[in-house]
Amino acid sequence: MKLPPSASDRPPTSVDVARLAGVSQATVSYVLNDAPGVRISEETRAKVRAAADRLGYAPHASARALKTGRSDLVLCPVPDVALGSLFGIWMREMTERLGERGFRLVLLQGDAQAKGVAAARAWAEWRPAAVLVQEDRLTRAAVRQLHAAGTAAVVAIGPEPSALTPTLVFDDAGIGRAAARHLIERGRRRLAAVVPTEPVLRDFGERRLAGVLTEAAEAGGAAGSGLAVERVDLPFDEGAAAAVAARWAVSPDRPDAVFAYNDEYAVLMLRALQDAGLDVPGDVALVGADDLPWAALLRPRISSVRILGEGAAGDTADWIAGLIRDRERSPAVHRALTRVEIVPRESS
Amino acid sequence: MKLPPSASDRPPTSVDVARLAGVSQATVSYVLNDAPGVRISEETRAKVRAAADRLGYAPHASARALKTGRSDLVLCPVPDVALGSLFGIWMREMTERLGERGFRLVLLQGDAQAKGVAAARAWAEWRPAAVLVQEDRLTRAAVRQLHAAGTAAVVAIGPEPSALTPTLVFDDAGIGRAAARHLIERGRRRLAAVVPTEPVLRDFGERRLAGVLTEAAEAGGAAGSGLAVERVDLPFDEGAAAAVAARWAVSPDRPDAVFAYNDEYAVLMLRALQDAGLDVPGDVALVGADDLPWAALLRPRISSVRILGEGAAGDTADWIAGLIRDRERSPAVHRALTRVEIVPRESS
DNA sequence: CGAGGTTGGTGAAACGTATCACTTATACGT
DNA sequence: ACGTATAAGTGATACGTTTCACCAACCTCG
Repeated sequence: MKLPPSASDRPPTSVDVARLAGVSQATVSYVLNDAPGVRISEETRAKVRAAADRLGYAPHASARALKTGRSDLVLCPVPDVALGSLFGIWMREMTERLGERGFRLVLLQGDAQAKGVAAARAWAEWRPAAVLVQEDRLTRAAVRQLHAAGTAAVVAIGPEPSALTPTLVFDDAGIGRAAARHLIERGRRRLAAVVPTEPVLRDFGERRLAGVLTEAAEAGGAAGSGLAVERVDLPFDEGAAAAVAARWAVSPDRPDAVFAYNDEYAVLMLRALQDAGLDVPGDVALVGADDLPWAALLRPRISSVRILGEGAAGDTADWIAGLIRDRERSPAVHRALTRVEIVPRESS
Repeated sequence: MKLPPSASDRPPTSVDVARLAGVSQATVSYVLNDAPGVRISEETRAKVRAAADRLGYAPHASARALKTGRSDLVLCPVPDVALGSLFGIWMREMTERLGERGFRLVLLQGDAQAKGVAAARAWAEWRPAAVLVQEDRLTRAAVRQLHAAGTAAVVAIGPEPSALTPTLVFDDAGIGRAAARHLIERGRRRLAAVVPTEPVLRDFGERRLAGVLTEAAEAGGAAGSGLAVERVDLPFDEGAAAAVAARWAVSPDRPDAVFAYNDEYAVLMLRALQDAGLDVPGDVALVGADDLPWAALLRPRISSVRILGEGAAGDTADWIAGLIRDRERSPAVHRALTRVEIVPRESS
C-alpha cells in the first residue's frame, strides 16, 4: 500500500479533502456529516468520500467541539476501575447504547480525592455533553460550575434522588431486601447484615443494610415478629471476622442468618464461622451478592443475590440522551439495575 | 453564595476574564498558563486570577487543542474494565503519574471489536498525545493512521515487543515462571498449566504457560529431568474441570502440581480435584495468581503469585512522556510489572 | 420568453485559545 | 540630554470546523 501523496506532514484537513475532490470545504463538511436538508449529488458525495478515504482523513474533534460549542463526550469519573464485574458489564453496555445515540462514554479515574467545584472545573474543560458522577462528589457549586460551562446534563449516581441534579439511582437497597426476603422465607429470624468499613464499599453496605431492615420490618408486621437484625461493621480482615464468629459461637441469641454484603465478604464470614465451630447452613445461613462465578464452587456453595445487568442500559442511555436534549422536560430520577433475584444454593 | 454577574448564559471565556480584569486576552492566557519567558507583574497576575475565579472560568480544552495541534489526552482503549484488580491498581497509578507530567489518561471501552485502521481513525479524532492499546488491535495501517493524525506516541501493550511500534511489555510469562519455580522447588515434577479458553484471557494464559515451560526447561536441564508439563485448556465451567479431574484421578502419571492461571481458576480446579477424590496438596499441589484476598480463605488456603504493581508506574509514565517528546530517541521497549513473588500457602 | 422554483453547490464568518511581532513607559549609563 | 535596555503588556492572526447567506445554472409553465 502506497502512501497518498501528502502535501505536508500535518494531518490532513477537510480543506485537503476538498482540494483533492475538487469541491469546496463546505461541501466536504456537508457530505461527511450527512447533513440533513442539503442537496448534494450522489456523484459529488462519492468523490468526497473517496478523497477522504485516500487521505486517511479523520475529522478534528476539537475543532468541531469548538465550533459547535459542545462535544459528544459523556464523562464518567470513577473512583476505581475494578469496582466489580457488575459495574464493568453495565459500563460496557452503557458505552454501546450511548454510542448508538451519538455519544462517547469516557472513563476518568485517579482523581478520587478531587471533589466539588475544583473537580467540576477540570471535567468542564472538555465541555462534555454530560457528566455521570458519584453523588457524594457533587456539591451545589460543582453542579452550577458544570452547567455554567455548558454541560447539558449533570447526572448524580447514588442510592437515592439527589436534591442537586437528576439522579441515576442504583437500588442497592433492593439487594438487601432480596437477601432478607429469602432468609426469612427459609424460616430464619435473627438476621445479621455485614457492612464493610472500607471507604468506597461502606456506602453501598449501608444501603444494602437498609434494604434488609425494610424487608424485616415489613415481614415482621405480617409474620408476627420475632425478627431481629444485627448490624456488623467489618473490614476485610480474617481476624476481625474471627472475632465476630467467636462471639456468636458462645452467644445464645446469635444470628441464624448472615447477609454478607457480597460474595467476597461471604467467603470471609464462611471461613470465620466454620473455624468457630458453627455449621453453615445448619447453625447459620449465609447469603452473598453479585453472584461471582467462583462463589458457587465453595463448600457449601454460596447463595447469592444476582443483579441482572443485561438489557437495562438501553433505557438508561435513552434517559441520559433525553436529559442532554432537554433537561427541563426529562424525569429527574431514573432507576437502574432494579431487577435482582436470589440464587439459592447450599449455604442458605 | 451569589452568582457572579454573568454577562450572558454562555460559558465564560478568556475574553470575559480579560474584560473583568481590565487587561488583554493575551495577558490572561500568559498568566493562567504560567507562560515561561513572559514578564507580567505580580499585581496584574493577581487581578487576572481573581477575575478567573470570580467567573468560574474553565479554559476550553478543545480550543486549546485546536490551537496547539495536540491535546494532553492519553487514550487507553480497553476491552473490558473489570480486567482484574491488578489492572485497576496499575491504571490508577498510571493516571496519577501521567497527570504529574501534564497528561490525562482516559479509558475508552466498548469498541472491543473495533480494530485496525477504523478504530485508529476514531481514536485519532481527539488528536491524543498518545494511545496505549492492546497489541493485537493494532495493524501497520492503524499505526500509520495515528501517526498521520499527529499522535506522537502509539504504544502497544503486549507480551513481547511489537514490530510495529514501541511496546509496553507486560511480563505474564514471569508469573508462570514464578509458579513453576515454586512448585519445582517443592519437589513436584509433573506440572499442569491451565489456559483459559475465554477470548481475552486465553492470550494471557498462553504467556503464563510459556513461562512455565521456560522454567521447566531450565530446571530440567539442571536437576536432571523427570520434569513434564501438561497443558490444560479449560473454560470456566465446573463440568469441564470435573472431567479433567476425573481423568487425572485414574491416571498413573497424573500431574502432581497445577498452576491454575489465576485464583479464580484455582478455586475451580480445587473443587474439581476434591470432588474427584484427590487431596490438595497431598496428591496435587495448586497455585493461583493475582493474590486475591479471598483466595487465602479457602480450604486449603491457596498459594498465589503476587504481582507487585506499586511504584512501577512512575518509570512507565516517564517512558511514555519521553516517547511523546521524542519518539526517535526513546527506547522502543519498556517492561512493566516485572516484580512478581510467590505467596506460599497451604495448597502447595 | 421571462418569472419563479429547484438543484447543486460556494464564500465567509465565527468558535476560544496560544503566540508572534510589536509598542509604550520607565530606568540606566555616560 | 541622549541612546539604549528592560519591564509590562497589547493587537492580530491562525488552528479546522460548522453553518448561514448567497449564487449560478437549469427546468417548468403560462
